[in-house]
Amino acid sequence: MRIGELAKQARVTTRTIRYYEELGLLGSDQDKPERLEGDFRTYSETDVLRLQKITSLKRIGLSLDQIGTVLDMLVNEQTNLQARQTVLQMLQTHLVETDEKIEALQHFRAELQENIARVQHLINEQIRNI
Amino acid sequence: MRIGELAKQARVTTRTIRYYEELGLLGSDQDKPERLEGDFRTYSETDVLRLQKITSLKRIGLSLDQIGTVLDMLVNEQTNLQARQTVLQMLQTHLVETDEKIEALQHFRAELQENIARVQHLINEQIRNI
DNA sequence: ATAGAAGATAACGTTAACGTAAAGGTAAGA
DNA sequence: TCTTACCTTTACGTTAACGTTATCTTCTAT
Repeated sequence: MRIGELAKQARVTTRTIRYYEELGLLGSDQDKPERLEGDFRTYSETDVLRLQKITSLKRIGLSLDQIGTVLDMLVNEQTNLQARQTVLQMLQTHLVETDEKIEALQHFRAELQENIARVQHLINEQIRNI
Repeated sequence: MRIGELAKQARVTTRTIRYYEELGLLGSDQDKPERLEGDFRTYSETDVLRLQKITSLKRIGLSLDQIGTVLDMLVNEQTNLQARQTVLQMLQTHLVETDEKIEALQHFRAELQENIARVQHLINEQIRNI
């Protein structure tokens, strides 16, 4: 499969894929040729999976830099505990921050809804008085 | 109070404050002079509160642009229902996205922890066999 | 043989939210 | 009066994550 099809499947642009490659997140990791046909990039199913992993990690809110760290760990089965725990630490920090955000948002939403209800009430009163 | 003190209280830099002013989020909204002393910006307690509102909305993850919209609505008591509901809509969308993020993160964290537990288990076995 | 679709590289452009440096004005204390 | 701390405006710099040309190949279909 070539870059266009991969892009379609992952709902990203080809530019994005080339950019990820440039960052070392995707394809041509070390020395793989994977340019079988006439200079065209070639991708396999594992590449599709890897790209999906990247986009889902992005959706969570991780930077491409952090994603690189996480992916390295997932691929290197023999990564030491130290490294794994560092990554876990990073994710837990991110989770805590997300938790905090959600709490603040819920608080704020409640405030706003009160606000709206109040205005709506006022309007109703006004109509009744006509 | 001058810009330096406001910055300290809000834990931001003076540059940030001037930038917010430039965007119309803070101070010199319309025609207020508020340059009483020798060309120095002057701030009151309400400015402190407004800046705190801005930073807390930022922490939630809103862009400065969105924050502007929200603040306009909070200040203009007479804003119409239409506008308020638009803002509420925006915040609800943001909340849903945040909810999704948190769910994905929790899923991923669980995966990672299993991963770590497995490796740790393997290591323990290995030690036992010596 | 040629037109068109898809790819390749190279490089400049873009947005957000400030950082940073330059060059100078002001106020308060020793 | 001089230093020092704080302030002013102006303007160029920075990071992330791509977007957008531009120019050149390659492959497929007619």
